[in-house]
Amino acid sequence: MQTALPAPAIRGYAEPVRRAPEVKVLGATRVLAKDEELFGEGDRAAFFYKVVSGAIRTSKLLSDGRRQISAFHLPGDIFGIEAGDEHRFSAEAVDEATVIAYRRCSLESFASQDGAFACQVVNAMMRSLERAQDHMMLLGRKSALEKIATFLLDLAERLGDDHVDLPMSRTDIADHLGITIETVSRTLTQLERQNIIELPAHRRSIQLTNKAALRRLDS
Amino acid sequence: MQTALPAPAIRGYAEPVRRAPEVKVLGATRVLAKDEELFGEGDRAAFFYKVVSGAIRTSKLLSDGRRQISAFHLPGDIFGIEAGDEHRFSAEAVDEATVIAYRRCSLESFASQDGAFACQVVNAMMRSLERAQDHMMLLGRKSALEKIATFLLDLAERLGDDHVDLPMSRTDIADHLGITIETVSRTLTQLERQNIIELPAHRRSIQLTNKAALRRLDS
DNA sequence: CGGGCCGTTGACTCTTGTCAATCGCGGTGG
DNA sequence: CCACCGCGATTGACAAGAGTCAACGGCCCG
Repeated sequence: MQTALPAPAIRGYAEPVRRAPEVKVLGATRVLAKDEELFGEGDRAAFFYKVVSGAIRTSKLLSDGRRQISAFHLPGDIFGIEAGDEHRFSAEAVDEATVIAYRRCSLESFASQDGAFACQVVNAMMRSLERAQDHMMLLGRKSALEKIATFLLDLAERLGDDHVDLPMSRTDIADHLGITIETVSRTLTQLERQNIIELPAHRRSIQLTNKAALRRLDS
Repeated sequence: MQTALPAPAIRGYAEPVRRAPEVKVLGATRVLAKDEELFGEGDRAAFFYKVVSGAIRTSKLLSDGRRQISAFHLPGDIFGIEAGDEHRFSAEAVDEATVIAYRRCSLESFASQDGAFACQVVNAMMRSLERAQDHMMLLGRKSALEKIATFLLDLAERLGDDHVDLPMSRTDIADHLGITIETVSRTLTQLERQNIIELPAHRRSIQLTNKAALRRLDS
């Protein structure tokens, strides 16, 4: 699906090294169907992952079912690294997706051998942390309108296109932004009425008609 | 606003740590007065830090002044590591505090030499990430009551005492939990009326009388 | 004694959540 | 081919949790 994208250069990840004889084959690719679970909260964290195509959501549940999606991981993103030996959140495919799985122990053993790879992983962690910190600001201090604006701009930037093809449902968006699907829907409609975005008939894509206005809302 | 403490408002860097001969001299200790800034959003990230005593808050501001405190760092915690060369949030002393500053370049250069230290730093980052993820759940999906319950239990655990001596103001708590000071105040009063906590006259400490009840509220 | 700061409380507002009805598309089977 | 069904999204009416604004209280400190 995302095949044609010139591998978001911003992220600067190398393609999985195939030739490079000095580096052993570290990862195995895995294809996931829509909503298929990659790992669950509490599973042994034997692997961590890199997204090749599609999107993965990582989330946590409260006992009564409330859900918080901590992040959507797009091609190039690394996720699922843990300090302990259990995954502390679950990961599912938002839509059909492909990932590369890396044995976790490789990380420790290769850390010294393959400095570049270790560095890449550490960088991925730092990027996750930065995203998490920005997202806390969003969750704790922004209004529904600001949340949606931030979300759309972020997605557009990461996908490198003003015509955002949403891989996720309204429910996913709501659970990521800490609001309800009704509020997501109402806010999008409101933005459409103000001619800031366009919502085509099949609701899974959004055209950002007026990015400047969105940025003004974004705080 | 620096409260007019008679103590020297600005204290420079002290001598490098002398004790702990097994650890190379990596850092310089620094003492901070209440509300003194350790670094600001956008400052060059030349150092990262470890808390020795007291508490440090790291926060971000929105253009209109809304603030989100991403974390309170207590003795032993490491914070301020960045992927880029700028700090992405600011750090201030909640109360009088002591930290050790580590040159950031030490990290890269010592990573190979001093595996143990590098490991400690990576672990600190992972712990930060875990905390951030838990906190996103709190910010996005918990009610004010649940937020306060979670906060009190977490603090009690980290400080290792059911009699929590709050180092921070109501404003700090509010900005950490994504609510207002009025809501913090009302919620604490409510918990007191239900005999779940006790609020002594000087409002900077809280006795957790009924932890079980708190845990039930915590979700 | 007076002022400032922090926290508490009350009255009211408003954003967002809840509940419920409806729409519209896509798939399926008659 | 078309009617039906189911699911996700939208919309409306209403409720409620939290925010806002304002007054007040207590404490520390000059």
